[in-house]
Amino acid sequence: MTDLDLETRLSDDDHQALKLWLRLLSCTTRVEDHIRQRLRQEFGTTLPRFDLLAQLERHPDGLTMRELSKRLMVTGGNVTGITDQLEAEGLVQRETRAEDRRSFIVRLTPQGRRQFKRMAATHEGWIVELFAGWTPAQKTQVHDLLALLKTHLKDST
Amino acid sequence: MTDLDLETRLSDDDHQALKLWLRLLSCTTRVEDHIRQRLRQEFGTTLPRFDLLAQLERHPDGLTMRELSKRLMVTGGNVTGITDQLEAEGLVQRETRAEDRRSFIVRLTPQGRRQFKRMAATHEGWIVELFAGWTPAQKTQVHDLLALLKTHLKDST
DNA sequence: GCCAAATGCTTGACGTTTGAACTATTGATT
DNA sequence: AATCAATAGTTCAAACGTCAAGCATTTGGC
Repeated sequence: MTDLDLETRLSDDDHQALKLWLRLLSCTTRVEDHIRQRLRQEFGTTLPRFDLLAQLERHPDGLTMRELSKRLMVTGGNVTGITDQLEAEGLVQRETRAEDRRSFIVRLTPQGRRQFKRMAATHEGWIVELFAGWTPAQKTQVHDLLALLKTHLKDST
Repeated sequence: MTDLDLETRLSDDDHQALKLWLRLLSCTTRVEDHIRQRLRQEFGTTLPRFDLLAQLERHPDGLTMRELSKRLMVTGGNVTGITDQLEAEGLVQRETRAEDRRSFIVRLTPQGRRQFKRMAATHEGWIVELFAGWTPAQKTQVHDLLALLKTHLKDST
């Protein structure tokens, strides 16, 4: 037997959707592991931290914890923890707001921005390389098909 | 703003591979969350437990811990923990083997098999529904493209 | 046969993520 | 104005996951 992961769960029945899902899951998991490992080796950081910084880079005016939580698709408690770490490392800072004293704005510090930019280019290189076997047309096609799945999910939730 | 997750990290540049990866990741994460939540609500169980049972269902003669670990793509220590739980719940049992006394075979109990079958049908229904917007040809196509990605990953590791 | 290396599993320390309970603040209704 | 519901964030226990160390057993030279 050559292929030993989750995907082999099924016999070769006609469960097409289920097979597709299992392959989607196993591929994504593998790519994630790959990236997680390289982030750790080359930059001594983790994927959740990288993702949080990436969100802030995208939003120079900062984001509230709630917005971060939605964008990162993780729980609020989790965002609290990651932000605590990044703040302790001086990459990020919380700023209180007069208009709503329950929340604050999380923003990149100059150091955080510098450090993220250094990592982002390398990171993109890894990804480009992983999908090197696909033609641009294939990439676009899967990208669009996944959009369909995404809206379908949004509706049913 | 309508779309608030990881995928919005980028501006609309030509970073095609990165955009594809972020969409892949956000879709997979959402589907996983969706399933995790429903497993908990409707069956009071978790995804890792479900996955382990699924492997055993696929292999009526049982699997060793090592085989489970490879198939589930998690460490041995983790499999020990999940198996302990499932064994305590009576869904699974460890059987010693004469030919190699270091290892044992983990097998579904009749109760475990009953309970898994009850969940599996419902679970497949969720998946089929999620991909309902895709034609069979599209499913096959993406399935095959992902195979390419998978081999590419295997080589580079 | 014997000993070193490899294998199968468990354990324990540690970090992450979730889900639920909690505090504080804001908003809406009356 | 008073109150009740909704919202923002934190905290905490439990589940998951990794990793490295350890024990028992098997395997493969010699």
